[in-house]
Amino acid sequence: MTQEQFAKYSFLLDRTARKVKQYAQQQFKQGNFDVTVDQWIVLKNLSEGGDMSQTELANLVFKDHPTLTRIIDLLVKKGYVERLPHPQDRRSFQLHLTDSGVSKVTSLRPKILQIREKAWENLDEQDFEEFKRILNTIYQNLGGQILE
Amino acid sequence: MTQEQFAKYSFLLDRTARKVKQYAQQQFKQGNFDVTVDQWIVLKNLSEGGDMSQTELANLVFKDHPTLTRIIDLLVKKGYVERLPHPQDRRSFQLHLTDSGVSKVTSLRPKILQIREKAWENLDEQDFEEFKRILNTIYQNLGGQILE
DNA sequence: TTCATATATTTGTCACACTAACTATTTGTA
DNA sequence: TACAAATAGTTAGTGTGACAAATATATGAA
Repeated sequence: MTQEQFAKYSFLLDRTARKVKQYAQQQFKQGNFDVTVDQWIVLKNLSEGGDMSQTELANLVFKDHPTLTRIIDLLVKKGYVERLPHPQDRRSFQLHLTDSGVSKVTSLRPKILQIREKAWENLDEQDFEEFKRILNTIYQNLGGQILE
Repeated sequence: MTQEQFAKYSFLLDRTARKVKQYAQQQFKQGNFDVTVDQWIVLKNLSEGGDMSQTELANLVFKDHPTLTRIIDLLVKKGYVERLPHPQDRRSFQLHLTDSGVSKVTSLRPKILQIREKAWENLDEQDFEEFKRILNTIYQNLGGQILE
């Protein structure tokens, strides 16, 4: 394995990740989902995890704080999320899905699961396991903490 | 394999790709390379492919035209690249590495190859093959054309 | 030749990633 | 208690990614 190969794999990884995101975003747009892929990830995690602070959410979705701040801003503007004051800590917010946010998640979830499926055609269970293991190894090699 | 799993893999892929880029960018910064990761990719391809138009380069690096225009703008500003008029086609440019660009590529190449290596520790030849195959399968599933 | 169409590049807009610096508040320790 | 250090979140700046529309030039068919 030459060093040149490593650069190629890095390139392939980047190219594929961009493609997956771009494909999903196109489908989102075509379906008039009114949210971006990243906004969806935030909504979904809020829906599953219940009210939480921005820091907790940032750790869940692996986005940095400035990025999350802006995504939340957009979701607040769209009326899907609200920032409630934290009862004990005045520096912090409790992020809360509005009724509109809840129904948005409910209506989009099945459509988005279907979109996500497309990328994984022609691959089998064992491929997924390998893929997960390799991705997590890379992540750890670069100092990341993997989950579970 | 549930639909939920597909969403998780999409997430892992995105997270890992971001990590790889972020890690490289940090090292670039620490070494005062004076270019970003994407600027490097452009310089490297120009160095290996010789003078070419922006369209040709865009296809090589899988970036869209507006993105490439802006990256080139920055590289021109830094003095590593120049836009020479195309002899036959006045719509087009020949992108050309300046002397400064050539020596930049020469000096950075070994350092960057070393940085790229880090992500791939604890993986073997077979892992790389699997990884490449899976990434290319995903890319094709979403309508992309793979090379070779 | 002329005009519709295609191509090369740029510009504008919105969203996201990362860094650094900043405000406000809380916590730990002397 | 007082004050330094840590934490929650925001703002600003730069770079990149996707998409649409605009400009300039080239090409092909009538």
